[in-house]
Amino acid sequence: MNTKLSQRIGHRLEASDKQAVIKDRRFLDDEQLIYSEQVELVESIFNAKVRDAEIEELIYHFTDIFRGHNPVHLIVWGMTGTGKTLTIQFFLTLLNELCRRRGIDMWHEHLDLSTPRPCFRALNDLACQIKASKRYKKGISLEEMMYRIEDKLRDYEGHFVLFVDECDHIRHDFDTFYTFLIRRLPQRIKAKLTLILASNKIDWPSQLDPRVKSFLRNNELLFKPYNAEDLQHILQIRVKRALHPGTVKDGVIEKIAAMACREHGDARKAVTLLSKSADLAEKKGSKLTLQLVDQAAKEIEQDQYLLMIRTAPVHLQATMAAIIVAWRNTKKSSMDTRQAYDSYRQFCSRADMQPLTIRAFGDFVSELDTYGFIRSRVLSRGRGGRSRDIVLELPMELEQRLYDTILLNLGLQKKLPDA
DNA sequence: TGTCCACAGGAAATACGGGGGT
DNA sequence: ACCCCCGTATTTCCTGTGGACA
Repeated sequence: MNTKLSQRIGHRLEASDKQAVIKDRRFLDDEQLIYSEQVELVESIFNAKVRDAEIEELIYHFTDIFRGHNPVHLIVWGMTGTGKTLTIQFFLTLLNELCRRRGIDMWHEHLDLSTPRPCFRALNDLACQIKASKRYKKGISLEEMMYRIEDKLRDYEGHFVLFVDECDHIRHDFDTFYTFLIRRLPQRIKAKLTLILASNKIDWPSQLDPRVKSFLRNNELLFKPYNAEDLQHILQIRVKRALHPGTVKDGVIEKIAAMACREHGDARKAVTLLSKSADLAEKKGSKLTLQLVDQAAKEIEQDQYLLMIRTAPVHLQATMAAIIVAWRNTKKSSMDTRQAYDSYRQFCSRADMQPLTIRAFGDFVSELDTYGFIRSRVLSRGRGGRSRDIVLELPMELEQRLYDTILLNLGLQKKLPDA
């Protein structure tokens, strides 16, 4: 037995115990909390009067149910992380309980579109949730899916409240989806349907077919972004439960709140930032300092890029890798699609992939642009023709990590030499 | 002022692969 | 096992265009 080693480990354990920052990690990540803890957390946030005004409005809107009327649809606007989902879920659970006590039939569902999906998948998800159908990838018509949903609801006579979260995330056939929900479904079922459509795009109804839009009788509710004070409340609650007392330096909570506030008042991001900072502090064996918050913010941003690329289609990954290679090889301050495409073809041949046409490649390039991996713009060189100018401006470290991630992900780290 | 480059990006056609029905 | 239908991915086809240059 290596006594030196065991001593060292012993010391480390003691030291880390002394300097432990995190008391209960689960309170830094909502998904790890069991339901009753979530409810308790939400209640303590709402007791802090953080979303009072919005809850008042919700109550007012839904009082029709108790009068035996059908409330009109509700459109909710607010940036991501302003507590739309949390507040509405909380409210609906409450409402459900109230209805139950008064013997009113009510049923609510939460359709979460936070990852974009086509109409078919969205309807399929809904059908699954109300147990009207199983999950399909393909092979069944939209019509059939709609019919199954109608069939399930046909004989339900109570109130059916459908909360569509991030409702503008329907890809492609936006209209089909909302024509169904707004015009067709209510006509074919006995249930009294009330939609809650939440989105962060203020102008999303302008995408709707005018005929559907005119059919949509609705109220509107606006979630204002959290201000720094609200965020501090929310963070304090978490800190109290998740961290040991006295481990957070002065000003840290204020700083996290301020940073999150500047970025659209997103509470989830604020909590993530707190969580990451606490992790770093724990690893380093120090208190949670202002400097660690900065570092955590940087790491979170990089992690997001890496996660995005890892879960992207393979050709998008190849496009990214090819652009990185081409960028390193180019002497100029930018490159055009053709150069990037040549690099992509080389990458594909070395990686044993069938390259796509330049048309498809171009779409991937603009996708990378919208996600912020690259900057590109279309630029005319007069007689030299028009082409897209591509610039890669990521921090060196992130660029390398992205490249490594892609190679690893495509299982090619051995095949390709470092660029 | 008109020409013309070299690609962007929309629309339609086609290929692909899962899934139901028989 | 076979065929056909479907949504999605990709290709094919094609029109449009900003501005240097003649």
